[in-house]
Amino acid sequence: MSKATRTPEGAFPGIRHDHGDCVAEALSAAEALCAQRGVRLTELRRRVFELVWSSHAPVGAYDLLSRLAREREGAAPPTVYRALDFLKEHGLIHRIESLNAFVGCRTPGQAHAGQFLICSECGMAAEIDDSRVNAAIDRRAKEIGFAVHSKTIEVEGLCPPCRDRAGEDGHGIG
Amino acid sequence: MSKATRTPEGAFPGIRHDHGDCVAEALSAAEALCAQRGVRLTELRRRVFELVWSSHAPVGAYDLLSRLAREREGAAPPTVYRALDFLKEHGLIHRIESLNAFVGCRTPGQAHAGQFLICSECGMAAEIDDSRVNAAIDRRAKEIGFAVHSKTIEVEGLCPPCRDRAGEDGHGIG
DNA sequence: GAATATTAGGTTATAATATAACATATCTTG
DNA sequence: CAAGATATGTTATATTATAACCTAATATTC
Repeated sequence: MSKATRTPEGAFPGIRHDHGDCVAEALSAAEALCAQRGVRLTELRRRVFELVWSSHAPVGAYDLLSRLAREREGAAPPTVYRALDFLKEHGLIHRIESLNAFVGCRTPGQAHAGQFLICSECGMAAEIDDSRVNAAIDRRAKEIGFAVHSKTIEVEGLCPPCRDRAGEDGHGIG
Repeated sequence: MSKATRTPEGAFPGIRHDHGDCVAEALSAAEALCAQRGVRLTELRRRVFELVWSSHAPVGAYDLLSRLAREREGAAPPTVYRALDFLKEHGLIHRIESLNAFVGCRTPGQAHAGQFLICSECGMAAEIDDSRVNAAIDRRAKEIGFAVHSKTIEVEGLCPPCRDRAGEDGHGIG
């Protein structure tokens, strides 16, 4: 199994996965990307990136701000939003439109749309990048004559563990 | 070609289409649906629905509010949001997450996700409902074991006329 | 048809998200 | 180091959305 493409089973990292590895991997990828592009992953941007990566659940800008404010006196909304803008611009994070929240990108540097499965129970988001989905949209757009710039694909539902848990509940006394 | 599924060419109604027909059709479909479900399409809800349908471009809640306020003294945010909630709940309108705006639904009453092509130039949105796109997402979700509840699919780009216009610009002096 | 419950809407306040505008600091480059 | 470019600090405000509580209209039951 290649390292580049994770298995579908890995879409939602288990509750016991070593998240430190996720963060470390993301950070080093981000550093490499910024170095390559000649842009600066400043301390602030790096810190905001780490905070976004603090879990696989998308996190709101003001959540980030309140955490940032603990360590950085005078942090204000623009502090966070500017860092987020930078990270987004360079494909290091994605914005989840349906949640007004941000999540780390699993495949930074690649041109990609960002397709997400988002669990409404536990909040976890899994980034998928399904070529069939992309192809189906592109095909349809082409039929219509629409020139695609970017795609927002956010699927809400239950991740495997939460789905199973919900199923158990349904089996009870009722 | 059946009447139920419009042609791809009709996805973006031309600038010269009879929009009164769109609104009239939408209204009568909404009335039928509400009657069938035994819910009330009150004067306020009906009016908000008409305002949402005032064009094929998604419209923000506060835009709706300012228009509503012209004819309804004391209209406030909840006035609009409650009507929008009702309309959304019954599948009469869709929320465009990437724009924080609302647009009339082309196929009310049917269970459907709502897939949109949105022109960043003119603002028009075309609702598509591509079964391949749906199938591709469902397939992928199934592989992962994710239980899909709802999908947000919003594709940003240029509608045919705006794409052509942009192309012309590109041919100039440069 | 009066009593009651339910649903819809009015009204005020405030929460949550995001950006504008301008000042200061830091980094880069000649 | 000087000059320009980039990044951040700071204050204010815009935009989007909801909470909470009250009144009015409609539906239901007796």
